[in-house]
Amino acid sequence: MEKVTLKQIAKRLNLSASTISRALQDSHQISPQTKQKVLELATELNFVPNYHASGLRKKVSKTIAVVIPEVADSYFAQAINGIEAVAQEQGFHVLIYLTHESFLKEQAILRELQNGRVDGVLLAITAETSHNRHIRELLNRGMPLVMFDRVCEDMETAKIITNDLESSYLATRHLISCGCKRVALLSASNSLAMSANRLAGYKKALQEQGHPFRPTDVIACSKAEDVNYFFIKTLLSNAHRPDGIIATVEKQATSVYQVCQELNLNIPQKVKIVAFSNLQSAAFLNPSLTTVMQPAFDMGKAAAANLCKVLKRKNLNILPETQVLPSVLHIRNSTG
Amino acid sequence: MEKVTLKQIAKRLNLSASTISRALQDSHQISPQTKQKVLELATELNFVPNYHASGLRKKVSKTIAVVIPEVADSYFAQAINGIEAVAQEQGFHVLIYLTHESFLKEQAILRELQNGRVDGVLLAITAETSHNRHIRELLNRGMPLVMFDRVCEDMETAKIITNDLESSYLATRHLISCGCKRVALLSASNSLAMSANRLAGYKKALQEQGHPFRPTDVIACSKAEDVNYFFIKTLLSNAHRPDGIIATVEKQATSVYQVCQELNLNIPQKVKIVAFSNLQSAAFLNPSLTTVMQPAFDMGKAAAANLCKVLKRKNLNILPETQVLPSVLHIRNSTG
DNA sequence: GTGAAAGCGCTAACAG
DNA sequence: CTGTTAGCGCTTTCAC
Repeated sequence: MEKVTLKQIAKRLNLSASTISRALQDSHQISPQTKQKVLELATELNFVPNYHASGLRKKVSKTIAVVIPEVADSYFAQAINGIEAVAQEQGFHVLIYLTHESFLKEQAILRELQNGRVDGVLLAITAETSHNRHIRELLNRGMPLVMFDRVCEDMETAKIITNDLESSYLATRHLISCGCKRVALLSASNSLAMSANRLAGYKKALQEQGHPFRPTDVIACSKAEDVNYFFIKTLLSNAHRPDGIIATVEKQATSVYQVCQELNLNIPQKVKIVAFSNLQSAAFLNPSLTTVMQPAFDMGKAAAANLCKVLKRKNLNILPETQVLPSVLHIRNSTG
Repeated sequence: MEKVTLKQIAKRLNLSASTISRALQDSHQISPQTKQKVLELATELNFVPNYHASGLRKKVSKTIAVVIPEVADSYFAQAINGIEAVAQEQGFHVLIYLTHESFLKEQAILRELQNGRVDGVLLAITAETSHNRHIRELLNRGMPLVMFDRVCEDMETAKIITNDLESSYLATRHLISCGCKRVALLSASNSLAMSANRLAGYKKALQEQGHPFRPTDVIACSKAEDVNYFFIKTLLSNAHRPDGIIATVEKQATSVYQVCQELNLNIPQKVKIVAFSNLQSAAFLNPSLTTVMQPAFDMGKAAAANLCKVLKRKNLNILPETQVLPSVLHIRNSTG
C-alpha cells in the first residue's frame, strides 16, 4: 500500500503536522481557510489517516469482535445483520470469529483479543464451553463484553437472550395438545444455560400435562452433523419411537425431515415436529414446519447497541443487565 | 483495557526491550534460558503484544476485509465459512462489511480500507455497482484484492467465479425439456457481469430450442423484497403467465412459492421453477426445489487462499487469473 | 490560530 | 547472544 502521510500534506502546505491533524478533525481552533486548504489537498491526494498510528495514539480501534459458533445458521446470519447495522451506523468495524463449537478456539480467540485490536466483544459461547475463566480474564482487563443468545448466566456482564424456557414449554405443550404421547427433545448441549432452560421448559410442560420425563428422550446433539443424523435415525427407528420431536437446533430439523422420509414416517401423522429455527423457508417445507422463531436480528441489534453505547461514553462500565426478547411460536403443518 | 507492556517485562527481568521482543518471536539468536524466562513471565502476566504498535511498526494488520452485499443469504453465509476457515488457519483476522447492495456504501467502505487497517480485500460487488473507479483506486495503491462471485470482468485482479452462463443455460434447457413453453428469468440486476452471463445462458438455451426471447420475460429484481414480490405476483397473475421460472436469487424462490400458494398455482403442474440457491432445505420444500447450487464454501476458500498466498510472499503482485468452480444442477420436484 | 516536541508500544537496524 | 537507538504516523499537551 502506498502511503500518503500527514507530514506530506503538512510540507506541501507549509504547515505543521499538528495543524493538519486538527484541521482534519474539524477542530474549532483552526481557521476556516486553513481547514479548507487542508481538506482540499487531503481529498485530492485521497489521504486516509493511518489506522495503526491513530489507534496506537488514541488507544482505540473502533472495532468490535463478534465471536460465534458458526455463520451458516440462519440465527447467526440474521444476528450478524443486526450487529452490522448498528455497528456501521455508529462507526464501528466488525471482526468475525467462528469457533465452530470448539472451546479451545474460543479460548485462543478471546485471549488474542486482549491486544487492543478491538474495543469490545460480542460473544455467543460454544456448546462445549464448560468454565468461564477465559471470559472472566477479558472482563477483568476491562474489556466491554456483551453476551447474546448463548450466555453464561453467572457472568457479571450485559446479556441479550430470548425466553428459552417459556418457548420450549409452549412448544412442548403444543405438541401434547396436538395429541403427542411421547415427546423427545433434541438438545444442543449439556452445558449451555440456554439448553438447560429449554430442557427445563420441556420438563415443566411434561409434568404439567402428566407425562413422565424419560432421560433417554433427551438427545444431546454433537457438532458433527452425521452423528446427529445417526442419533435421530436410531431414535425414530425404535419401535417405541416418540411421536413428537422438539429440535432445538435449526439443522436438526432438516435431519428429522430426511430421516422421516427415509423411514417413511409421515409428518405430522406419525411424528410431529417443532423446531427452533429462523429459516425463511420454514413455511414452504413439506410439510410446513412449526417453528419457534427467535428475534435474531433484534438480538443482534440489541447486543451491538448495548456495546456501542458503552464504548461511546468512555470508561463507563458495562451494566450487568439482562435483556430478554421474546421468541414466537409459529404453528404450521408439521404439528398437524 | 489494562496494559501489560513489553517494557514492563524487560524491566522485571533486567533485560532490554528488544531481547524480550525477539524472545517472544522465538528468534534463533536468543539463548534458550532467556527465552524460557521471558516466556514464563509473559504467560504469567498474560502479555499480548499491542496490536497497533506492532502493526504500525511492521506495516501489516494480519487482517482481511470481506465486502459483500449481505449475509442473510446462504451463499454468502457459506462463503464466509470457507473464508474464515482458511483465514484462521493462516493467522488472518476477518472484517465483515455489508453493503446491502448500496453502491455508495461500497465506495465509502473501500475508501476507508486504504488506511492500513487491512492487508487485503475480498470483494463481491453490489448489484448497483456501475463503474470501477473506487476499486481501481484500491488496486492502484497496491492493495491485494480478490473478487468472488460478483466480479468486475474488466478488472485486472484475481477472480473466483462459477460457470454462470452454462448453469443458467442448463437450467433453461431443463425447464424446456420438462415441457415449459415460456420461461421467465428473475434477474439480480442489470449491471452485474454475473447477471449478464446468466441472461446470456438463458438466451442461448431459448434460441437453441427455438423459443423466442421476450425482453418482458426478464425481470430485473430490486433490493427491496416487497417490490420483487410485487413483480412476481404481477408476472404470475397475468393471463399469459410463464410456465417456467428461473430465480437467479435465492430469496426470489421463496417469493415464488408464496405467490403460487396465494394464486393457487400448483408447482410444478402450472409453473415449474428452478432457483440458484444453496439452501440446505431445498430438498424438503413443498415441492422440493430444483436448484443450481453454487460451490459457495469452496469459492470462499479459494478466494481467501489466493489472497493469503499473496499476502504471505510479500510484495508479490496478485495474478489476474480467473478461477472457475462449477455449479451443479439438482433436479427435484419443482420442475418435474 | 499555529508550531514544537514528546511519545503511544513495538521492532529492526546497527553495534558490540 | 544482548543492548542501544531510532522511528513507524499520528495526536496531544504545552508554548507562543
